[in-house]
Amino acid sequence: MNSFESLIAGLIADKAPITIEDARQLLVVPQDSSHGNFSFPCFSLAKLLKKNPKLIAEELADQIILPVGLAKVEALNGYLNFYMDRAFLASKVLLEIEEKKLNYGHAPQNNKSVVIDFSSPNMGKELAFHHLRSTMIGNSLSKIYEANGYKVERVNHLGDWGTAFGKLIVMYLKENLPLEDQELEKLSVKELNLLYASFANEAKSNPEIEEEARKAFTRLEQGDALYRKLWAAFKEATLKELRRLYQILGVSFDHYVGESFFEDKIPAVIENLQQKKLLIKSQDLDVVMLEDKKLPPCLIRKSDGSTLYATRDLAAAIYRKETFDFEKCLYVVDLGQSLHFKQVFEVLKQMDYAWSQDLLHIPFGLILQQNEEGKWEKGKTRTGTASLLRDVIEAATQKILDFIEEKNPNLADKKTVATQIGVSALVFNDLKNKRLMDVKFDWDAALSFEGATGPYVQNALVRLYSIMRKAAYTVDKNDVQWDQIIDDTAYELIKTLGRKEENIRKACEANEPSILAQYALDIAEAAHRFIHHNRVLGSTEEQSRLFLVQQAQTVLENTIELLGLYPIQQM
RNA sequence: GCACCUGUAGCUCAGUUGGAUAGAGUGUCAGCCUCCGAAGCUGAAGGUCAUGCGUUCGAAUCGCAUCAGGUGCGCCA
Repeated sequence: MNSFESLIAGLIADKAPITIEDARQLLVVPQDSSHGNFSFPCFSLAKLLKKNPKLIAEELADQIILPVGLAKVEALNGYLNFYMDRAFLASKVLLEIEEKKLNYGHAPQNNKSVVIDFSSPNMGKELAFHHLRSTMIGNSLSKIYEANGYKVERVNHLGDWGTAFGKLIVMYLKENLPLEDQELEKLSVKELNLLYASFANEAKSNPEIEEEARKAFTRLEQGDALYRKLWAAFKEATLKELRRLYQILGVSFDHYVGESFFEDKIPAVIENLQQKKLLIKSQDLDVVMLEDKKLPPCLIRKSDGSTLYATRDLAAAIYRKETFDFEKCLYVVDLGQSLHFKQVFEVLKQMDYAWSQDLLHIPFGLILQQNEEGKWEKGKTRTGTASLLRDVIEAATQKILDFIEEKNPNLADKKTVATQIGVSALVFNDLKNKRLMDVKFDWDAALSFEGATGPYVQNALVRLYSIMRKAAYTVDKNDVQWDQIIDDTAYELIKTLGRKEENIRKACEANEPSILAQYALDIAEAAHRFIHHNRVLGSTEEQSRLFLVQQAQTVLENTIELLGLYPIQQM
């Protein structure tokens, strides 16, 4: 498709006073497909030639000689519309898919690495529903970057350090819970969640406990043996449940590097800051002033000498650059933390790290749920209105299972399939809109099989698979008659398949999985339409149509995979 | 108060680098299974693109201002 834009730009440049580059810039793909595949607006030429754009378009249409692949050029309302030869396009697109298979539309390896920091939950807490966003946006971006030729380092930057652990330790000891290794191994994240709740409760009547927690963390930082043992047990209990959930979601990481890992790398960072005269005492705190950038100061060290979130992020960024020599480092973290990242990136810049400009915060909006008055609001962990991720997944699975029992009770391995559909529905609901938009979560809409949903996309793939299963053979490309797949629905499907490369590239450039999610919907819709309007098996055009079904299946399957949904074959 | 995000059909959202008559889904209404999965397809109705001014041959898109909703701002992460 790209080569055709250049070709057409060349045709125009040949007959009009405009460079190929400029002509290519002006060339658009019309929204209305009845206006052709490519359209050239003649208005800027009109200004240059001081001539009516309608007239220019008409003259150009007369003069241009069409090369192979183009069927028609037409002047309309000052636009020059180019129509491709349908059979030509069909052969060009489908043969390339047949050759490249699932890698169709991918870019070659580029020997550049990208670090993607995503999911990164806090230890000691259960995953809430909203953690799905970072996890699945990051997961999809990882796959998208790989498809664009990058080496991706998936990093789970666990929140395993900080005052929160002081709170847990204080509460654990206060409640006289067992300290033997055997007992600690049995700890579950559920119990830790309860400790947080009792801490918050206690803090209401006894605010000094907050100070105790801070002291406990300082003691942990200083290496107290008992505190370290408890900390390790808390972390392990959380990781156990975390791994279980990632397994269900189909997510994996290359590195689990918690904040605690950077503990011994922090003194060097602080020394560095001092050397560069960036560290300043302010109200007993060590900070870096950023007022010239109109940012509040970045807090580096608390009054008791212990470290903060930003300090550890500085150390982590430096470590990642040294270890991975990344081209880019993405932080898939909610929008609410954009100030924090601005500060951290700016401090690194002031430390003279030129690569600080390669650090990118990839923000996303909140998950909102509707309250009794119908107002959209954020679930709050503290008040317990936030749903736990495991509960949401379980409820989704059950709902899908009920549906399968009703519609397709003989399906094999129903429970597994229901989980895969349920998870995919939740994930698709998270990815289908632009990252920055808040997700207004509606159970019925998300799990519906109709409309812009995961199941709708999966169902299109299932139908394609079903036809191929029944055909029970693979079409040889030499048996395809291209002019048998040029009706409107086939042509729309082929054009859609041909846009895969462009969509993968755009999704990568914008760090925006929703571009690919919308594309998956386009393919699914075109596929549903095609197989509804064209009988495949038993028709005189069977081989040609089946070849299209094969290639559509390949493209849809890979697109689904890049989003992190399950490409199921039966449902 | 300051900073950031959002505002497009009743609801949830797309809208490419500024291009032609602003598009989907959902809901409402009306149709299509002797036929590869109806978990699907086809049609109708539904719009002051928050508002105003500006730039341009041309603005939902770019600039400025205003309004509305949301989020964040020193010892949490």
